[in-house]
Amino acid sequence: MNLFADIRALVIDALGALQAEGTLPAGLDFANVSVEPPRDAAHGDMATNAAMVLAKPAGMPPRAIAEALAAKLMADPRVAGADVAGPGFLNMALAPAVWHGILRSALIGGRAFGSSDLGAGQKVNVEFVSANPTGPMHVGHVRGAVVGDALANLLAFAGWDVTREYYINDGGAQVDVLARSAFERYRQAHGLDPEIREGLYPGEYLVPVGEALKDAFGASLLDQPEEAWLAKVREFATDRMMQMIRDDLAALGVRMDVYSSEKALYGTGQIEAAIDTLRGMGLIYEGTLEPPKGQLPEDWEPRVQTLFRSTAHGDDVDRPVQKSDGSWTYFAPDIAYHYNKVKRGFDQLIDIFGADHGGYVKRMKAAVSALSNGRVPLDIKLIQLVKLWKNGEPFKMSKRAGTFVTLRDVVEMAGADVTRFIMLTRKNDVALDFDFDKVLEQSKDNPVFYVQYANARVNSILRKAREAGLEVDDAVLAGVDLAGLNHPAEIAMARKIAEWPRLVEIAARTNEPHRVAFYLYELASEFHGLWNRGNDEASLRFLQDDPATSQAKIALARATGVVICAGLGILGVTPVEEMR
RNA sequence: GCACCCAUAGCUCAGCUGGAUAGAGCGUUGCCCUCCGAAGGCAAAGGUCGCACGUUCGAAUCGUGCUGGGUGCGCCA
Repeated sequence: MNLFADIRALVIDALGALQAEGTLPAGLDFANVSVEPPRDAAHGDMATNAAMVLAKPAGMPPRAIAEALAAKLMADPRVAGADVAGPGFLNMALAPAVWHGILRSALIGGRAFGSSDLGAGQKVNVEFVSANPTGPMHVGHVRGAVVGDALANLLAFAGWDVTREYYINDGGAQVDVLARSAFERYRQAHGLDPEIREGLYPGEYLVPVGEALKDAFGASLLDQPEEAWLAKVREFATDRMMQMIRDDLAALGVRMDVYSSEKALYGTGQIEAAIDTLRGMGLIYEGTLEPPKGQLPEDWEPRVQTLFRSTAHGDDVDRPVQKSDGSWTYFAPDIAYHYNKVKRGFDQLIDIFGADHGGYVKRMKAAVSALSNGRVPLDIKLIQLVKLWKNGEPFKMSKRAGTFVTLRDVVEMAGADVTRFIMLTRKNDVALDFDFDKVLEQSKDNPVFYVQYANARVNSILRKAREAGLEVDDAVLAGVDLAGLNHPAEIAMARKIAEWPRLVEIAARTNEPHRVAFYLYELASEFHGLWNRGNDEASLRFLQDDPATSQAKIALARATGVVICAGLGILGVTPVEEMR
């Protein structure tokens, strides 16, 4: 249940009644009427802009509309007060029973509280990570993995049918480089000196792959020419890399539903079919691209290529799908892959890319737009860089890879839960500092700790209550009399809890999981504030002498804990019950 | 040259399909606490929301044009 939606429905009903009795003219459009929490709590619990939005079409002064509306709304038992303010806002105060109802919903709903049918079961595909299978995952991949996974959780919570997907770039030249690099390690496993030439992957993670190649193939490949072993070694090494990547993802708590292979698109006619489909739409032609203005590539010369008329779907220039030698560009299999996703029946596609792929967004959207006849929206989230810090300076070293810090390094140093939370403390398109010292600090400065601590305090209350012999199971708490919960600080806590279902819908609509992390921080902040007031005002403590009063206050605390657990669940972070 | 992203308090950042006096944390200043309802609390100061026009009853939010920073720009993915 979403309280804001309920109250909005109430407002719309009241407006309809005003129309029926002739106070308002017929035929008004209520689409822009909104009900929101006021920025300033002094303005009440809910505010609607109805009077201002309707003033012009109704030909009436906003305050007149607002006053008529206020009178109607007051008839509902949920509305305890309705005042016209400012240019025509209608501020409503809600009856305490409304907030008590929210708390019961949270206690009954548990971690499902705030879930929604906004997505209406529509199928959405979230493609993320899609790291090249040439080595272990590094820091650059971590943020994309976390954002993608949390977004998938969020959308599932909001009623979408979600598929998490990884696109394996195993069709290009880089997997040949991997094969050659692994072959050198294979020679090394036989006691020969590896020649890690310029351009090969030097990482030591390939040493065990060389050993495994030796176990699998013995000495049979040693004196063979490259043509004889390349395909075998490539497949072997790629499989090993993908296993490593799956393990890395698992360490971060990420599990994919589908792994799609670029290589598997070749030789199946899928690329040809996708391009032919575009050709049938008149969107493929032979032509020559203009050179980019300004800095001209040194070896530029005009070439005739097979081009996709992406400009017909919003791109700036048309894009090549075939090289001059007739082979496909990297864009062609990507088109085929996205066509594949469209044909699998997804209603919506989401790609999570690194920010350095920003230039790729328009052409990809153009391709999906063309291939789905505009039916399937593609949203592309660009993930900005993560800068690692330790001891006040940039952190660069890696035990395994030599050149880059791996996902494993980060998870081992900070833990998966901390890593995931911190990665969501920034909007996806701004850079993020990840300071190993700060993220592990146990203080208010650390948002992970702060949120976890709030939930730990809730659990501490529950423990103590049980020790005192109180019934505090959720089902029991949901049934207790909450009428005593009427202190402004307690109502404020409930108000924050009531925002959760609305926040979920906003975050899901915008595909922005970071909003959940920020909300949890605010929720925790509200709870710690209430807790601290208990130090001065004994009546605000959660544990009281009177069992019934205690139970009511514990219901409030537990409802907060329920939302924290639900939110952390979306972020993929394990709630802790006790700080140590 | 073009496209995309970013620009909000001294610092790091939020800001709801356009809403009221623009928020949080850190830092600064003042007061309080030394309590396991531990891993601090309360309060204050601090802003031309990069700039300029425009749309609107109303703009940090939308549009146009600029400034500054980042990313990218045909046979690499």
